[in-house]
Amino acid sequence: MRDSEYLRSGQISAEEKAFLESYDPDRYKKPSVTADVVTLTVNASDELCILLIKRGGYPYRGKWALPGGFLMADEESVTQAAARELFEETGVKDVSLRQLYTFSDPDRDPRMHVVSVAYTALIPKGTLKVQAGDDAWEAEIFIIGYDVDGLTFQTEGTMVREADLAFDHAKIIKMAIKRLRSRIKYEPDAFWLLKNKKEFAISELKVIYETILNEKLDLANFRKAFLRDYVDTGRVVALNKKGGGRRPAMLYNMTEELQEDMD
Amino acid sequence: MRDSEYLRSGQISAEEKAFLESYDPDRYKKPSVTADVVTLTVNASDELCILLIKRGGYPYRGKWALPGGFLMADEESVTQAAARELFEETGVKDVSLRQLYTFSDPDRDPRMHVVSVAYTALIPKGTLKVQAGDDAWEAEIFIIGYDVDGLTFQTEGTMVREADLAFDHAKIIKMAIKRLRSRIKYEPDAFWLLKNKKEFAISELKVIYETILNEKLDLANFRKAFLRDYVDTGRVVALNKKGGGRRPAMLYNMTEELQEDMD
DNA sequence: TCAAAAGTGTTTCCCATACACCCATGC
DNA sequence: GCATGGGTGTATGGGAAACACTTTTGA
Repeated sequence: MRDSEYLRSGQISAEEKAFLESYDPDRYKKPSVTADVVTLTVNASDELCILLIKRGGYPYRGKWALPGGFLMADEESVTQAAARELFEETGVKDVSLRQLYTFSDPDRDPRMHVVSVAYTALIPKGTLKVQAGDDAWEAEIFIIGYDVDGLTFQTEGTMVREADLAFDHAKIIKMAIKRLRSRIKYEPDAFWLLKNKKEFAISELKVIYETILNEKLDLANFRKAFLRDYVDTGRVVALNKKGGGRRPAMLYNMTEELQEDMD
Repeated sequence: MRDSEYLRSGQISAEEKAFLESYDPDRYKKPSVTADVVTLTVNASDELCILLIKRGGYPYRGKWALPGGFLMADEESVTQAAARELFEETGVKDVSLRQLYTFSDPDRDPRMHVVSVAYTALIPKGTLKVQAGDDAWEAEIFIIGYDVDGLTFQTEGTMVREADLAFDHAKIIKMAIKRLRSRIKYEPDAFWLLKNKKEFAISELKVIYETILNEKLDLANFRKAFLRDYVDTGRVVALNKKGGGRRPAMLYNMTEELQEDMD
């Protein structure tokens, strides 16, 4: 019998207890459930990047796809499954993992009916390292670009187009980018991309925004919005400290409060 | 063997075909997948209402819950399952059905691990009728209210509090209302609530907004926003026609374009 | 002393809000 | 004619965008 708060509550009758003990979880045919992760980051050259996996087995063998895998029933939530898969394939922990959408077209996987819960992960700039690939998969970080046919994914020597991706993963990636772009206008998602830094300058944050939005921003106005939305609200604090460079910039720190708002 | 575009494409090798034919969909233990629907509408007295089902069987027998049910594997997407369940329990078709969030805590159902994809349905004002209940369930339309403990649900003679609902359904309902409130500020969701009307006056739409937002709006400013966002953009057209009442109001019509934007 | 990046100040314009006021109709 | 809701006009304030200008440093 399963262990749960409901069962331990002691509010249930003998009749209900008997029902739950004799319940057959397999009375209906079930679809499979997977977690797929759109893993986004920014590289040292300030380009938006994504982690893709080259599939070692069928179906779509040899095609690039989103990292992900099957949910282990009774043991984890889909969010935990996404975190587990991401850790196994990148070694990254303590990462932003936000649910994007659930895809459930019966034909999206040729093996069987697979319901896929997609997540967006935001990895701090420069921290994403790829694990050595084994037989089952090979991972690579791709720079996201655009051409007439839609998205492109580039890494040294290799160019992949969105039409080449496995399953409906191109659709998922496009939705993730679109959602992230609209979210950073009013949510602190972008801070995840420099969460590894003890302190940061306004211009570093601005570059993150420019990379995500794919457009140049006015520094003066960006600063005003930053001060108003984060410093004046106490979610970021100014340090009495400056960095290097031409004219050293004031450095800032995220507070506990901001970390909570980011989850 | 499954039928899908991928298989029919003719791009697959004999080896891959053999793999797919011998693939065992049950090699991993699977969770169940359900679609739950937060069915919202506005009644004749302009109150925000929700459809709830009284559970006839265990678990949570006798408790009120969201309508919903198990996904039929290999046959339908979760969205189709949500539409099917809603139709079976209310007879309503042609309804707004928007995916809300996927809940997957392993303990949220005492029977087994159930992954639930929640949807929000918006039913045109005054069209929601409840089907006669059988042994398995009994449906009722509740007026949504608020008190110190959170949401309340009222119908003739009955008052249900959010803490009394089955499963984690109170959490789902709160998320649905929150999301709807933020969405109607920039999306045409509210038009679903008078989609049954051939023509409508601005004040009718305003009442829908006030009901959803639970606050009074300024008619003059509401009109300006309506004209700018919908009439000037050609998504709603003014008819040369007026309704009844004190001073008959100009009537408007939704266009095909708006219907598309609403999906 | 000059270039580059940090940081400040100002001007302009748009648009949301508030609210005063006029209009059409039923009773 | 007067109450009721429909509809128009206008004044105001806040904030976003554009951009000119100053400051601080390294070379």
